[in-house]
Amino acid sequence: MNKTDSPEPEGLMLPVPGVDYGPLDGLLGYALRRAQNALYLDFYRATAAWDVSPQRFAALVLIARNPGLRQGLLGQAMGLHRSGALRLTDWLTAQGWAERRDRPGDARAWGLHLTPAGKRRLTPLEAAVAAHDAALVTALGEQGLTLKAGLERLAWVATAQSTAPDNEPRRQKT
Amino acid sequence: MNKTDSPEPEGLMLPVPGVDYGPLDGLLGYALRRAQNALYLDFYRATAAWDVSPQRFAALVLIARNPGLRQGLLGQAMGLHRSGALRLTDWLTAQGWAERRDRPGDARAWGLHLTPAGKRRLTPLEAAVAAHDAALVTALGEQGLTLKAGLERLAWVATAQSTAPDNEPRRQKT
DNA sequence: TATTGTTATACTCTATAACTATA
DNA sequence: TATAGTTATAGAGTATAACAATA
Repeated sequence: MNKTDSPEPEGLMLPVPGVDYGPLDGLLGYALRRAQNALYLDFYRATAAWDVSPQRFAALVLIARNPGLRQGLLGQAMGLHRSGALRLTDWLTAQGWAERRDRPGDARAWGLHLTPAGKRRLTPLEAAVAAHDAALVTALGEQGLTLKAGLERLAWVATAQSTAPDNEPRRQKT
Repeated sequence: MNKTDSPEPEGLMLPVPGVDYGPLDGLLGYALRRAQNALYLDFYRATAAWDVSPQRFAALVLIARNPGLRQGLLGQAMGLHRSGALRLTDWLTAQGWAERRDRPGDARAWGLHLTPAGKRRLTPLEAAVAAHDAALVTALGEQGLTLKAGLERLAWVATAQSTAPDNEPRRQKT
């Protein structure tokens, strides 16, 4: 049951004329899903030349800004299981974006680094993503300024509800 | 050696201390992804008794409000391919939520309907989802009022960008 | 004993393509 | 020809469980 992401490649979620959406139209969660769906498709359009999903883009940025990052820590930052971080890293290395290097001090762990080619390719990709994002914020005008703050707060609030003591069987803290 | 229990809550996209997120923290799209991740997990917590994903919940509402809905139209409303709508419908019927009935006027298509049991179960499920959503909006206070409007606008704007001809930026009414 | 990463496996979601029946 | 639904298959994405090497 642990599906934390919305399904990634999707078609457009347009409101269909003549269909009654009932309570869905009133739900914050449904509005969020619609927005994410549209943004996802737009991200793909804006970065088609690189063939990198939003998740993989995030991984590349994290490795670039944290050279030597452990595989497991990368997964933790992205909400992935260890095995998921492995698959993700496998893909990044197979595509020549990143590489595993030995990590001084702990022979169990890898240190992740971008390859020279990965660094070169990431620069224009980051610029394309930033431009794509900025275009949306610009189109939103004043709303754009408050929307991001609202989303960050929403993430915090939803997490707080999920992890409140009464809501879920408590897990041990490590 | 191996632990049968995982002590860490997995799936949460929490900011990891000591990790530099670089430009990700500044992106509207990344804030959206974090919020959606948190909301998804919270939805599961709030509706655990029904074992229905957000997508399946949306399908149930659409069928309830549009009795006799065609399978393909359901998929269109949800951004799914026909084959995806088929799998979704298969699940709903297998679980006893919905059923396919012959559709008068077109022998090719099914009309989808909730079963009596499905109707009975949907009522409290809708209430639980509404309560879950309302709790979030309440916790957000004033921001909650504007956030939903901002998300709806964002979905519109991103869709417009995606479907704009060529790379020409789409003019947008503010 | 706990961790880091790996291997193997399975399940979900989604897509494409070819097919049948009907329009 | 076009549409509605189905079947078969493939590919991400993520999960669990068992394992080896290391701490």
